[in-house]
Amino acid sequence: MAMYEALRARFGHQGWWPVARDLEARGRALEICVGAILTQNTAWSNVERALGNLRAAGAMSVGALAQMDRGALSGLIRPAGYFNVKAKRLKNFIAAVHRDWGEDIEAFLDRSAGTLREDLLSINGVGRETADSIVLYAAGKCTFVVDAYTARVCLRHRLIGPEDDYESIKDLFELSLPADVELYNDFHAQFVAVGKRYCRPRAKCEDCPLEHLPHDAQAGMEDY
DNA sequence: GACCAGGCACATC
DNA sequence: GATGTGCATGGT
Repeated sequence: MAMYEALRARFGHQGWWPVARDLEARGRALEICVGAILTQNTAWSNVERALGNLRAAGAMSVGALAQMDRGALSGLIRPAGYFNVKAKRLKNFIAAVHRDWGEDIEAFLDRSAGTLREDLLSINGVGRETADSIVLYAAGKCTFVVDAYTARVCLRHRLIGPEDDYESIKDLFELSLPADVELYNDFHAQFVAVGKRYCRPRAKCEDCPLEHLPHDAQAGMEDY
């Protein structure tokens, strides 16, 4: 918690995707799922262009996406990069939802975090980070999202070692934090904020808000 | 022009 | 099981 508070004090509340129980998010659950897939290894500004194209084309619904052919879809999401693979991944995701839940994305999401996560991970193109992002940000269920920033910041500050994998980093946080959706939501956003500003690949951290933690500017210079 | 961005699946050893 | 590779646009 001390780590979170240090980050929060520096960056303030980040206001990422609202948790699903908030009213505003109800109509945006699908958009959050689509965004989670489109943002794979991609800057968010590019994802926003693609989301804008989908909205403008009236394609931001399970039915429309299920019906659209893959070529048309990849054209719309072109700005997000990897558009051919992401079109396949989106179609896989939509097909999995549509097959069992029809248009009802809320029903698809409204299951236990564990069940939903397993279901998501069985979809080709949805890996652990994407699944966790959907569980946390679209479904509003408690699961800690680990991304490249999280791993890099933790490695630099010796909270993990180079041998730690996704699940062990996730466990580190889930075992030491209260299970709170809003906390997990903002903590992940804080990692992105500090990672972008102070912890870039092959660059030394300076004036880092985590100075109270051990810090090795060289750690992870190659791997993260 | 090089590097980076909120990964993932698949081939190969 | 570990390691390497393809996928691609747009900002700095």
